[in-house]
Amino acid sequence: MALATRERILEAAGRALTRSPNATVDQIAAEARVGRATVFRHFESRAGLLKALAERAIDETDRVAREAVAQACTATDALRLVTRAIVGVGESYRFLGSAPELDDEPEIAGAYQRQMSELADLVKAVRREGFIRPDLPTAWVVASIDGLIWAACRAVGDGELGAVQAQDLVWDTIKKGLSNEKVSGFRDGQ
Amino acid sequence: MALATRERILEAAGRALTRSPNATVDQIAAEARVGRATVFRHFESRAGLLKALAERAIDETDRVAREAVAQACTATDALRLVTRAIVGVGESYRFLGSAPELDDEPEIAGAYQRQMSELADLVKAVRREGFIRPDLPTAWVVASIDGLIWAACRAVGDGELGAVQAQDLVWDTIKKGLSNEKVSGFRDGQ
DNA sequence: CATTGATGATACTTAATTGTCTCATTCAAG
DNA sequence: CTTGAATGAGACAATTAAGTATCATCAATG
Repeated sequence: MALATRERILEAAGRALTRSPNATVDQIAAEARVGRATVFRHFESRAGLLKALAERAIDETDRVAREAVAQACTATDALRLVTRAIVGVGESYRFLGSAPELDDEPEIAGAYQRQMSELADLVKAVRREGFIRPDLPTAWVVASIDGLIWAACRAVGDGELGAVQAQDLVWDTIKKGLSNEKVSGFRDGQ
Repeated sequence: MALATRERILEAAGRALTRSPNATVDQIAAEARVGRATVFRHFESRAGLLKALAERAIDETDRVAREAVAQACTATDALRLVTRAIVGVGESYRFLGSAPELDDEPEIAGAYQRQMSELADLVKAVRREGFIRPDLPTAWVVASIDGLIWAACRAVGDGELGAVQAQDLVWDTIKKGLSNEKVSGFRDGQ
């Protein structure tokens, strides 16, 4: 039962920390229906539990993103599939955005930097394919995609949207925006 | 000097809490170049300081949003001006997104609900003017606008974009998305 | 010059939380 | 039935941060 218990604690920690980022070990243990001592039997410390949870979320994101890239034949399609995939696993790393002390873990902060940098590289490749409007700074493209992904994850977590619908809406909004107006269609080359 | 000191503490608290949401009163006092006791002379408790800071940010947001709505003659223009205005004061309420314990303050949580609900009403009015694509759920329109505003505030705070540029980009992205592709232009009615 | 109000520094108490340890219990395998 | 591993419960120490109280200092003001 050791593995199952560890897993149960991790999932409970995800839920508890998403609700309140400063959740105590007591609260996490209660959420997992487990004694507080058992948490410390499976994790070195509260910080270690947080780190394991973050690594789990980062690994899962990496995995689905790799799979998405592998399936795509163009960078543009890769970006589409990656956004879909990340929104799909959004629940598992939603707590990351509100966990304050994770910035102090160099491995976690570094992995986040790496993921954002990989996203920036992908955006640059998409830009070379001509899909991205040339007048937009790459930093803004990356930031707004990140913002839309977060918005989708939050909406799904709050029950405002279904998961599949939210996955579709992110890419749809990236492509067409929210407005109904015709765009010129013509552009100056990049 | 009482007022100036209080203001200095509030601004320092905003900076310190944006950096690390669990900043202690010690750290806030140090950021404000003030003794820790002075913080407790101006605020009942740490929670009281947080609440005052949040109320300040909420009031400022309300003020600029009201001014924006007053200047606009259509709902669509109001939405454009409101997004600009909120990005403009984004620095003052950026800490809200990461402050965990503020959900426990009913007045703060209620004000946030109210603001989101007002944004939803504005979006519905914009929708009636035909500006919003009819196929998008209102919940997603609200969520994604919120996400884009947050992305802009973060990018400005991190020095990736200038404030004016970020203000422009939010509305631009709402209108046209990020992609270069022509959209059909035609649409089924409201 | 004397007074008053605000401040800085610091010691102190208190409460919450973490992390360790021990002991009894349970449950599954041999 | 026995054994051993995992667990639950709870006692305990150590740490950290909040909040209070006190005293000396400093600057403005009359």
